Amino acid sequence: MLTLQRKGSDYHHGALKSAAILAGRNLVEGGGLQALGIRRVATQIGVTAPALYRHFASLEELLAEVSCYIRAEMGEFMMSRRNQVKKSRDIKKYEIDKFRAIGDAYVDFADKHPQLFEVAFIHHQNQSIGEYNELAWQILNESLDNFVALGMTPKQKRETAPLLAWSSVHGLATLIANRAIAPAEVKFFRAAVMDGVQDALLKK
Amino acid sequence: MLTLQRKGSDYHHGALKSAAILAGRNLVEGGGLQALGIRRVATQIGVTAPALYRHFASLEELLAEVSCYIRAEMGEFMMSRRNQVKKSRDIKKYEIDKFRAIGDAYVDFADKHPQLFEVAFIHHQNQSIGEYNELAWQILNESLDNFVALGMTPKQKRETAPLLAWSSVHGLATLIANRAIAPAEVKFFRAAVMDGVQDALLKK
DNA sequence: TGTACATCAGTGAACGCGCGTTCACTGATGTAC
DNA sequence: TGTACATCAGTGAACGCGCGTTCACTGATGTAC
Repeated sequence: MLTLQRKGSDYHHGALKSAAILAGRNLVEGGGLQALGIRRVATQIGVTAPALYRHFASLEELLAEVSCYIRAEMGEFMMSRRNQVKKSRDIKKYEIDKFRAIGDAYVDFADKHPQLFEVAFIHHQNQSIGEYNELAWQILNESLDNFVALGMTPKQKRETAPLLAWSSVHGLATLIANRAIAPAEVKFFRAAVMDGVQDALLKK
Repeated sequence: MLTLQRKGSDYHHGALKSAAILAGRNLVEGGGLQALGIRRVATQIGVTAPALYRHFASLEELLAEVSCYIRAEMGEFMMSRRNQVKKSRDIKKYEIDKFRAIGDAYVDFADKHPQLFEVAFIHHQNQSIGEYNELAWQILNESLDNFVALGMTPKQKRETAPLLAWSSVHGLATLIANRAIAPAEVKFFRAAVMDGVQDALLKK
């Protein structure tokens, strides 16, 4: 692989910070939380370690930024998947398809990038998911608003619905990311959970 | 705190291995995965580090044993909680109470020992949950068998039911362990998920 | 029951490693005149 | 437009640390006669 070796000076007043966060993300993708380090990131972007201290107070702060970056990436992935759903004449079907697309994207992300998924959810410091994973939370709630508006989900479920949905899909995604499901069973497992959630939200 | 400082020789042909696993568990409880180490465990049980290599090939192997120990602990906690449920004249109510006790125990464990919970679920190496977390899986399935036997859960749901239940409760537990839910909302969140799961299993 | 001996679970010293972080510095950048 | 200068983002060397693991060893344990 060809690596473009930039001189450190290239970063003068440049994009070192965002380059560092991206490099951190890539290290995590390859080797998990363990692989993230000040020195490793510095090496990766062709800079000496102390240079990073101009932009991050500590390793912990770098980690927080990397984690945040991954959450944004995940949210955008979910949005893009939802936006690819084909419109249907049946508007209820369309809403369900979009809801499923969101959930599937969440699980796919965890499956394809288990290490990113893991790091995305550390260090909440007691922020609720809504604040912490803003984009994904918002996308889910748009779906649920539409369900209620179309009379597909009873109003009295509106408050609990996102909690059940999030827990179920998050649990599924976590188990898949941890390889806690034998490969042959994954498909069935996913269908069981997604169908179950959908039923629970729509019924009665 | 009074620490009983044993001489290393006390362990000759003794219980060093189980003492090490227990010490490992306690280190994890206090400081998470990071806190687990050959040297730290050795110090904790009053032995030099190389002594541990008589019992574990590597740090990784120690971790695997600690993780397994925690899973057993968790399963036993669930069982004991279930067994404390008061018998009711209404046998269906009794079964539901036991099912809730299991789920609540799972979540309580994650809430009270977030670091243990985290370590319990690493390194699956593609074993399915059933094999990996044998005891807990078995307990859940006993409940579901009873539901079906009493006609509370339709037979055709028997296969998917544990998957949905496990995902939902595992997701809830994970979020709580990660402090991803604001403290004030935890109670409502838990009720929403547990009620939702119960409904999903029993309905229709 | 007492002694000689084999076993092997421990010790203590040492290894090389990579880490986060600090410090005084240098030299590129952007600005004021 | 050209020069002098302040700023500050980088460098390079060094720090102390704790880690997993190895090695030759020692001395307690349990066994055979």
